[in-house]
Amino acid sequence: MTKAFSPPAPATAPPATARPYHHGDLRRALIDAARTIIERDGAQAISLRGVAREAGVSPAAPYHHFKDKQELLRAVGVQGFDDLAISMMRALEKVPADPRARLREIGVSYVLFALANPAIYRIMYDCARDMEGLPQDPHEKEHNAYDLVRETVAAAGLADPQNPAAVETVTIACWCAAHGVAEMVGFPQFAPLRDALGGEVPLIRELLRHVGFAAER
Amino acid sequence: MTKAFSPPAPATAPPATARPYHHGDLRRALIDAARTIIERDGAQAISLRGVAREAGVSPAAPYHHFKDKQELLRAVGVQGFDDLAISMMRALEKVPADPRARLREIGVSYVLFALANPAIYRIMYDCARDMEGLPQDPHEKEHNAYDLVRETVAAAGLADPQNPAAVETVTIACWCAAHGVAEMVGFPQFAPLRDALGGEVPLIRELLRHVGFAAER
DNA sequence: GTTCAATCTTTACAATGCTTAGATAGGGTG
DNA sequence: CACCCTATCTAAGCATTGTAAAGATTGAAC
Repeated sequence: MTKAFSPPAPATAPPATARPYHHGDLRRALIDAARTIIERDGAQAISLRGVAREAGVSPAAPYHHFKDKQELLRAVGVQGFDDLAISMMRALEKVPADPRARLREIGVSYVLFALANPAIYRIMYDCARDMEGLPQDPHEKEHNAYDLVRETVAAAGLADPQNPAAVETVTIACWCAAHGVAEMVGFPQFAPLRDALGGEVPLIRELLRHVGFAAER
Repeated sequence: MTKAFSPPAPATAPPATARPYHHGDLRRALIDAARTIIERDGAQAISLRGVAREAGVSPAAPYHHFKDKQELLRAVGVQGFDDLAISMMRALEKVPADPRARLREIGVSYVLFALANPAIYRIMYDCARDMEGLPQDPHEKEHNAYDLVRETVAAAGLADPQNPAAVETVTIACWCAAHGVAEMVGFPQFAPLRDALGGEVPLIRELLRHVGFAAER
């Protein structure tokens, strides 16, 4: 039959890992296809067959790269946490050295990421819940979002750096607060308040402030 | 054919509303069956056919009470918000009059509800996101969780009661904070911290405190 | 008792997750 | 170069799902 699928189609990023045999890093292509579908049609609309279709391969092809639909989603989630960390680091580049200001900016960029990719953000947490730890792959990645927050918390003096448990507590609290704002700030019910405050970012800052996120300004 | 399904089986609560024709409030029975399955097998394991099976009716029967699978889940979510409000009110009964203490207790009971019914809590928000407002049915229910929080916030003096926008902001901030803690406190990663603090409730109190939830103690 | 509308069942269809068996094609070994 | 081996992909199929008719049942109103 006519093998009518387009050639490798270098996806979004050039495959850093060694590229496999026939298709050319189908694994990456499947993850990208999944993200495309999720962002376009919502998280519920995802199906393994649909992903395969989007990638131009047969319905059973994904099973050579992922044990499960679950495992595909997990890969999408890991990728999401990666992008989140990158997004946070990028936001920090434009911010002064004051640790509290940096922490505040981390919070804003965190929420903005969730607002820009709501379906993927949801999947990130759907799979984080089933995992043993926050996703720190063996892929010893430089950019670990959780570590970034913890270090900033310590630097901001929100907890005694000598007391690891205290740092941990404040870090977790910050994460919880940001998560709560991130998931809810997109609710249509908050539109009036958002307009009253003058836009998305002011609303986020105001909520984070109330929520104890590096409150002192 | 042998009609081998058990008779009405009064569900959990005796049907307060007028009971319909054949089965005896199948609508309620379906919602209860859905909750049973969700709590037993997880939120992903739910299927309309499975719910029908659990309720002892044919696979197509639910379509006479719900347009959609989505609409069944929405009903489960509304029921969940109802139970949440009741749970919060019940928790308030044992608490002194100090508004700040009451607000703190609201937060704890909120998080405990989410911890006790994680799958249903998830569904509550999955459907709340698609709704126009927080679920205040025409069923003018006395117990509205959102109003309860807002009134307590105003009473606690966390915002100028004369300034509705300020009260709204603080209420929303509290809700976001509690939501963040509620969704994350069950993460297995937090087990060490929970043990260090001496249990679930102390961990919740500590996190809520850091997260600006009626902070002054 | 007849009629009516709400309720439930039967049957059916397309789509999905996943399994099994077979085709294809790189890459190493002789 | 021929050979085989293994990873990758396809084809075909099964059980289950969501949902849509169309037909049966039954309580109630006249």
